[in-house]
Amino acid sequence: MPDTRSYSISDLAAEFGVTTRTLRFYEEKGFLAPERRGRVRYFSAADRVRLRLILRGRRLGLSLEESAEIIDLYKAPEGGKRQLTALLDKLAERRAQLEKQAADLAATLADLADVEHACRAALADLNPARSR
Amino acid sequence: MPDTRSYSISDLAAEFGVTTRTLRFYEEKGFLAPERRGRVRYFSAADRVRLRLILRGRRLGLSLEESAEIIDLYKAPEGGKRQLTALLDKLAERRAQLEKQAADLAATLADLADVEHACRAALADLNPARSR
DNA sequence: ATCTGTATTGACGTTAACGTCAACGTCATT
DNA sequence: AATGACGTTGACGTTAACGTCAATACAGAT
Repeated sequence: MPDTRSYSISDLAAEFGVTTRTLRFYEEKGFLAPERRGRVRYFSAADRVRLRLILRGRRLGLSLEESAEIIDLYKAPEGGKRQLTALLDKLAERRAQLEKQAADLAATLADLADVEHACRAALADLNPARSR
Repeated sequence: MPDTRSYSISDLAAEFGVTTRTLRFYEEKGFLAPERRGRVRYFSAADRVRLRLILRGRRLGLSLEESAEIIDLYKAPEGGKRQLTALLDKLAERRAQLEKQAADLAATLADLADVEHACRAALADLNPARSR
C-alpha cells in the first residue's frame, strides 16, 4: 500500500511552518504540482517529499529554481551516454559548489568557536573563584 | 608595520569578483566604512577582511544583515558578565543554525552521491566492455 | 437558512540586493 | 585643450519570494 492519503494545503503549511500562500506560490511557479479536484488542492506523499527537499534547499540559501534543478537530478538517471555524462557533469558542478559551501561553513563555525573560547576566558577572568 | 596600503574600489571589486556598485551599496548600508578623502573611497586591509567575511556569509545564503551581525560577534569579547553571557547565547544560536545547515548540506551531498553511483552504473550497463 | 471554517483566485504591496543609466568631477596623457 | 581612465552621486529599474488584502465558493453544523 503506497501511502495513498493526501494532505490539505493547511496541513502541509502547518507541518512545515510555511504559509498557504507559500504553497500556492510554489505551485504557481511549477515547483509543486498537487492534484486538483475542482479547484481544491490535494497534496500527495510525493508532493510532501518534494516540499521537504525544496525547503531543505531553501535553508541552504539556494533559490527555488536551484533547488528544483537539484531535485530533478534525483530522478532515476536514464538516457544515452550523452545524457548520462551530461548529468555527471551537472552533479560534479553541484558537488563542487556545495563542498565550497561546506568549507565556508566550517570556517565560520571555527571562527565562532574561537570567539566562544575567548568569551569563556573573559568570563573566568571576571570571576576567578568559580572559574571553569 | 601594520599593512598600511589601501585599495581602490575597483581593486577590491576585481579581486573579489563583485561590481563597484556592490561595494558602494555595502557602504551605503553600513556594512563597509572605507576611509573617505574628499569623495573618493580608500579601502584598508581591515575593510578587505570584512568584505571577505561578508562574501563568505553571502555564499552561505545569509543576508547581509546576518553576516554583519556574525562579523560583529568576532570583535574581542568585552563587557560585564551580563554582556558576555548574552554573547554566548548568540553564539550558541548561530552555531545551532549553522550546524543544522551543515546537516542539510551533508544530506544533499549524500543524495547527490547516490545519483552519481546510479548514473555510473547506468553508464557501465550501456557499455559493459569498457566497464570499470 | 445562517453561520463557521476552510478553500479558492486575482491583484497589488514589500523587501533585499543589487543593476543600470545619467550627469558630473579629476587627473594624466597626448 | 581634448581624450580617456577612473572616480563620484542620485535616481529609477529589476528580480525573487513571498505578504496582504478582497471577493468569492462551498461544505458541514446549528
